[in-house]
Amino acid sequence: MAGTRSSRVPKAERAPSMHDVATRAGVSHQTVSRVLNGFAGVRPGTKADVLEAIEELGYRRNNAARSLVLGRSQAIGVLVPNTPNFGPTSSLYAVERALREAGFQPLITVTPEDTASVTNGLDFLFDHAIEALVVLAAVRDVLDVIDGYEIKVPVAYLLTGDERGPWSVSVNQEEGVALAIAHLVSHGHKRIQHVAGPPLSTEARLRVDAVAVELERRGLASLPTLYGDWTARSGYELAPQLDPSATAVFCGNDQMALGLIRALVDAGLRIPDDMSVIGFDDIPESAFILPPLTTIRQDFPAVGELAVELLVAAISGHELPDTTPLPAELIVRASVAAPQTSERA
Amino acid sequence: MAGTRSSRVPKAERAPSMHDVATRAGVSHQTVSRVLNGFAGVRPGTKADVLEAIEELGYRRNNAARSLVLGRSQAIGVLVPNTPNFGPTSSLYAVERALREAGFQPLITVTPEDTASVTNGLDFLFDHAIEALVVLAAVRDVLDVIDGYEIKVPVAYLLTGDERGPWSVSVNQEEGVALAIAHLVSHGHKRIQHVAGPPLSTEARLRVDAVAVELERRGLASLPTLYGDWTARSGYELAPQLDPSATAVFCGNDQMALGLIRALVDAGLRIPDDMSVIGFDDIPESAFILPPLTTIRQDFPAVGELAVELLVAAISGHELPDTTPLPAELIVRASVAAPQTSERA
DNA sequence: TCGACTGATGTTATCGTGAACATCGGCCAG
DNA sequence: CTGGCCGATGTTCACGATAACATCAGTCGA
Repeated sequence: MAGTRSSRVPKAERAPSMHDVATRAGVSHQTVSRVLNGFAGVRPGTKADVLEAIEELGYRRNNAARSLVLGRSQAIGVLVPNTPNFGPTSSLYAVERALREAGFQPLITVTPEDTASVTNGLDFLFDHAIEALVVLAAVRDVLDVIDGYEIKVPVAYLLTGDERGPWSVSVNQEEGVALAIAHLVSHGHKRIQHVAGPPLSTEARLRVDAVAVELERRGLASLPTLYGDWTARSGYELAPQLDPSATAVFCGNDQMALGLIRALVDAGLRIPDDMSVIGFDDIPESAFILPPLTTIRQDFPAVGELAVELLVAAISGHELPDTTPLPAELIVRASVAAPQTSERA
Repeated sequence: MAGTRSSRVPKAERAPSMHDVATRAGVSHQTVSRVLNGFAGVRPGTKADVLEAIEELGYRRNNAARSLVLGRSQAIGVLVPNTPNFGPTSSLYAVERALREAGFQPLITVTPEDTASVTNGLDFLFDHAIEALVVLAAVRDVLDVIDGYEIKVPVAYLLTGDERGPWSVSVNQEEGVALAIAHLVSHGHKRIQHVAGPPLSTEARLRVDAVAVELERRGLASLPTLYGDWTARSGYELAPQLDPSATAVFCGNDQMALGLIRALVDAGLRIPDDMSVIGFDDIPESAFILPPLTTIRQDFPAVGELAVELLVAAISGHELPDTTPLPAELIVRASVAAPQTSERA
């Protein structure tokens, strides 16, 4: 019996298998399997023997073999843009942990947003037979590549607005924008300009649209939207293009607000006295910049957790959870004040 | 022939296997395998047939089966602390991409830094038979947990100083600190205080030690080190404890510098006129805060890539690359100036 | 008292791939 | 002309796990 196996030269130091455990415990490998999978109908004594053998041998179940026979990879792909920003990263980390806790294997793939890289990333994921896919903060181009695949598994779209119906998991962008505009208006601002994220970003677009809606609803002037790329640098560089009549700026994220403020201060303006600025996201640094930034908070971890809940339900055929967009929250700090009475012409 | 397989009820829609491809191409599954693995000795015509069949069926090789028969998982674990900070995240993303490009499967595991969570994370990774492990920005406690495992695969320690010898991959902390201190000293500072990261962080400790060395080497006073937790908030909260005689502060990272500056400005000081501040890391926002932060840049992606190079070499038995710490770089901006001649007592 | 049932366990087939070995036809050297 | 070799391809086995089925010893009710 032992001969079959031990007669061959042990390559390196093969990890112990179920057979090894079984032999050691004096049972069959099937009994070991039963113990491992918590099946009923194993005598307590036997079970103890098996567990002891497992412990002694330092046995770990071979996931490749398990996946093969089950026909399930238990892997779930996560596609992440290659920009280490606070928001997506926070959601990503939440997704990873939730997935692992739900018994899945997160396969995280970070890609630049060009077609070739995204294709590579997706191919990698599908090569590993993922059972579901999480797409994080995807721009239009990435969505297009994804739509080009014939995907047979459920896909959750995170932080990309609600255009994917129940498969979208996001914070309510309209609500966030409404909160921001209402806050500015309540301080008496009438000429509000929007510094948006890149046009390719679906969430940036959503905010742009929502700003237009809110402004129009209140009969306020609509100043030209400025487009940045989410970075502080772009906010800084956009500052000179601000409309001279604007008394307040609503920035698509906190980083751009940061850069914008820096440029404004350099130009001799005081914030918020000469110009009010409001951000979006509430990154941890926002409370500590000068002036402390009033902003709209998004609960990124919650978005990640809800997405996992959604996919796990989809995979196991349970009823899908409610994925109406999560609430946004206004965080009032010190970057918004009433406009100067003597407005600049 | 076809009967064997197709006589059973197809559960859902089984993915095509090599046999399916082989049947379609009129060859044996082994020939398909040979084509897939680029073995020589397949007639061009046959090869074309196989490739066509693969294309038509949308065949993807089953990684579980492959891993099983090869006895290799091709997976490499990455252990990441649950804090979405710029530095570690940048390295993480670089590691992921480099690993994937090298043909491995990155298994990223994000964990809080308590023992139970780290143990869970490591168990998860070892359950998946990782062939190597990347440990990112680990604190002492995490290193202790890792050391408690009997690990049979190579482990690279990233951003955790050079205490792990050739398995450490980091930026040269001593050099970075020396650069910072030299810069302050060149502006005439003699009373320099250090606001460090948490004592549990090996890199924070390294910087603390290096500051002491640099100060002593120059015969300068050593003011009490203040310990934060890398967050802007902690920098803010530590400000009141600054030594009244200090004319410059060297912060363990940029976020703490940011918070500290905010507190100092609130207290009526001007930066850099009344107090010089220098940071560490050079996060993207640092150029745009007020004042623009002078800091020490670390090349985080480079660290990640070198780590992957190291592990791939270790796995394939090649000569290990040189892992002497990477150079740090001084980025001069506007947060350092000469101390006031009328020093505060 | 005996057969049916049940609980505990063993035996065998299977998943999809790659490695080792087998086959087979043609070519070349003796 | 023929035997050996080589190139191209097929066949069989193994990897380690789970599922389905088989076995076997008690037990219980008629």
